[in-house]
Amino acid sequence: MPTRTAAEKRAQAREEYDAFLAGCPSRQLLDRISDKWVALILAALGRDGPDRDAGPQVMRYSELSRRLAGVSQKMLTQTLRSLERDGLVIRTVTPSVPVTVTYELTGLGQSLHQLMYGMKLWAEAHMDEVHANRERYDTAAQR
Amino acid sequence: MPTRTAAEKRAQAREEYDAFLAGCPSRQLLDRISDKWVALILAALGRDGPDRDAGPQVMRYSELSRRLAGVSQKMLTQTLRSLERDGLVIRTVTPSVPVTVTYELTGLGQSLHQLMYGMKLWAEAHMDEVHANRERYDTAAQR
DNA sequence: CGGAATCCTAACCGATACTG
DNA sequence: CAGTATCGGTTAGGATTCCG
Repeated sequence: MPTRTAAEKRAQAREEYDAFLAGCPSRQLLDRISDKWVALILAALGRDGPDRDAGPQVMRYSELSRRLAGVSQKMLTQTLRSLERDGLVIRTVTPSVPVTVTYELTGLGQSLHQLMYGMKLWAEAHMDEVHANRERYDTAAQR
Repeated sequence: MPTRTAAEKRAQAREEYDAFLAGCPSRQLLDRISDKWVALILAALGRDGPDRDAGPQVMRYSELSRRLAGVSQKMLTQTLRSLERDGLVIRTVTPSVPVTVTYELTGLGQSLHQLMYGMKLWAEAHMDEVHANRERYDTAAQR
C-alpha cells in the first residue's frame, strides 16, 4: 500500500518527526516556512476570498512584486527559488522577448496556502486587539 | 452593538488592514508571528493531540525550555515577553523561593495556537515530500 | 522582463557572566 | 529558578549594478 491518506501520513510523521526536537529536519522546515514573505507569497498565489473556485492562480513575477508591496527583488526571487526547490510553487518560463515568468502553487503549496492565508487573516483581524494590548503593557511598565 | 462576531471582525478588518500593503500594521504583526519560536511556544502552550479537552495548558519557564529543545534562554525569554506584550500569553510570577513563573495562553493566544499547531503538523507531515523535492531540484540543477 | 552578483549595514542570535 | 546585561560573530536583507 504505497499511497497513504493524509491522516496516515500525519500518523507516521508523528512517529518520525517532531519539530520540538532541535535536530529534527521538520524543525528546519518549520523555520523555513515561518517567514513573512513565504506567508505573503503563498497567500497571494492561492484562490481565496473573491477568487474562490476560480481555478489555479497564476501570477507573473512583476504581478507578485506589485502585490507584495515593499518586497525587494532579492527577497522575492530568493523566496520564490526556495519555494520552487521545496516543491511548493511551479516556475514557468516562456521564452518570449522579453521573457515571461509565471508562478503557481503545486498541490503541496496549496495545502500550505490554507494555513498561510489563515495567518494573514489572523493578523488583519486581531491587529486592533494586539495594538490595545501593547499600549496597556507599555503604559503599565511606565509606572 | 459593541461586540462583534469573528466574522464581523474579519469583515471590518478587510476594510482597514491589508498585510499585502507595506506600511500596514498587520504586515508587521504578520512578520512578528512568522517566527519559529513563536510557532513552537504557541504550539506547546495549547491543548492538542493527546491533551485535547484537558483544560488550559500551564507551563513553567523551565518546562518550556526543555520542551523547545535547543532554544537559547535569550530567545525564549525575548519571545515570551513579546507574546505577553501582545496579549497572547499570560505570565504569572509566584513569589516563592526560588521564584516560580508560569505561562499560559490567553483567548487571543488560543486563536493563534490553532494555526501554529497546524504549521508544526504540516512541517512534520510533509517533511519527506519536501526532502524528495529538494533532491530532485538539486540533482536536476547538477546537469 | 526577470533575474544574478556584489557590497555593505543593521539585526539577529548564541555564549557567557551576573543577579534577586 | 528565571531571568538581565553585555559582547561579538553570523546572517539577513536592502541598494546598486549588470545581464540574457
